[in-house]
Amino acid sequence: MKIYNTLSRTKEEFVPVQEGKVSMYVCGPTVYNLIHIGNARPMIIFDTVRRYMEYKGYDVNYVSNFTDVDDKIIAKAIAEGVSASEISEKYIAECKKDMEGMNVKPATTHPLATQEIDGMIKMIRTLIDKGYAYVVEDGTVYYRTRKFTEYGKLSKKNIDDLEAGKRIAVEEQKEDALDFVLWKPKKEGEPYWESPWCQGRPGWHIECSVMAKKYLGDEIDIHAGGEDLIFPHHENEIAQSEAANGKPFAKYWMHNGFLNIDNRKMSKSLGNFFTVRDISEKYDLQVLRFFMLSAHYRSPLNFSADLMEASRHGLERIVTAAERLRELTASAAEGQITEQERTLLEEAEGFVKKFEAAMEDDFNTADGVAAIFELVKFINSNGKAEQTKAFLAELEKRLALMCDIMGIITEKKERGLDKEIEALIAERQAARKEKNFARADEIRDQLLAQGIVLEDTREGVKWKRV
RNA sequence: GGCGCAGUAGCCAAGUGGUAAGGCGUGGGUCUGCAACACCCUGAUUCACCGGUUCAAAUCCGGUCUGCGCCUCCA
Repeated sequence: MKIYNTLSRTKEEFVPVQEGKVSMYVCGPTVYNLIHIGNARPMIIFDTVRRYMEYKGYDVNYVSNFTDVDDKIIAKAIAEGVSASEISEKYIAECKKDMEGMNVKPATTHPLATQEIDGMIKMIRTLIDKGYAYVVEDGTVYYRTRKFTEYGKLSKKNIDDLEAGKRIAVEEQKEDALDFVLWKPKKEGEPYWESPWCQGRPGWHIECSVMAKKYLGDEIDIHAGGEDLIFPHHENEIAQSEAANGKPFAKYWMHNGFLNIDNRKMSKSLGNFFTVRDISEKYDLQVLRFFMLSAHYRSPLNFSADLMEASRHGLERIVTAAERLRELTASAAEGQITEQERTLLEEAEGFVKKFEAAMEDDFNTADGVAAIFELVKFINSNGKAEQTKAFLAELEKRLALMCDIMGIITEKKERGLDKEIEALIAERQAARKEKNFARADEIRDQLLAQGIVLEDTREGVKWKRV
């Protein structure tokens, strides 16, 4: 399995720190609002990475935090006249709902920054003791960036170029413009914690270093997030963790590309964003997931209504094939797989191999989806009612395997219809038999108005909700 | 200014040296009472442009153009 490592800017063979285990840390959202579809991309991508790792037999420890203390949360709390924790708790719950809709598995642990303050104080103290951090008069603790000689190794930034840039705010009390905050004093009305330096709260970067250490250890396999986090967030995490722990922090750094809207960056500050909740009003969130997997995770991905429509149709094709195959299997005859079926299965296995090869190559989900479509076409052409249950079940198994890794659910949520509708469908069948097509079409239209689509297939009448 | 990414059919998108996957859409056909589903056929003599290396280039090298991102909170 090859993973593109931002640290080396090349694809590297994946070798875990501990055989058979994978420790993975994915930077999670700051919870001051509903998550937007840009937040959804890393969630979906790295959930898929996790699923593939698990499929390969790795024991995956997947940690993804919620940043629940931050300027924006505090600002929102003040604006709404509630506590910061009320804001963060509310949006954590909403985020989890969205994740469920996108079929993103809950992390092994979802730590909260506010629950890890002790660990942060401890790590900051270690950094001070080792000379990597210093305290100034008002109690702010800064990281002494120039002391960490490898600073810039992830983002490939030259420390002097950074210094020369005019974009770093000059703060008189810093020793150097590049130094960043580890701990800062509270302002009036803000939540705060006691610390050896002042009543205050942690800087943003220290959280992740501490949570990764606590739940995954000093040296982790994969650290992931959006590409915008490379600098400064992940660069600073490396500086903190490696200075404090005296060990390399993450072996592999994975970064997803941005999601754009109409070819423009989507961001909270620009305000041109859709929340996942907005999308869920129009689409099953499975469609959003499928859309995200249609391109390579490191490429920028443009979002538009047309592309969502195309994704909806493509996904439907897969679900329809899976549904039909399930029905065929259920009603098929028992018996030994025939010679001819065995040959077909070998061919089907080829698509699984293609799928695996795609995933092995830095999680090429676009190629993986292509393999699914090829199997779908194969199933639609070769899965027939007269075949054995065993054969059909084998096909089903292969399709399910790929869909599960992609996190695509092919089972309909709603089973069964109420009696009235069933009666109408029966009446329509009777009408068709009598060639009373006017009545048959009338019933079909009536049901369509209720959101139920009828299809007369070779295997009988099928229905689905739109 | 520094660092980096991208340009492949109407749209989306794989493909990093051996002669262009897959999906959506379009048009035609089969099936069907019709519709839908499904299946078959339909698509780039060509991969932004110019030059170079090579027996061979979408893939490597140099240059040009265009779009975008990071360097500041951001997934």
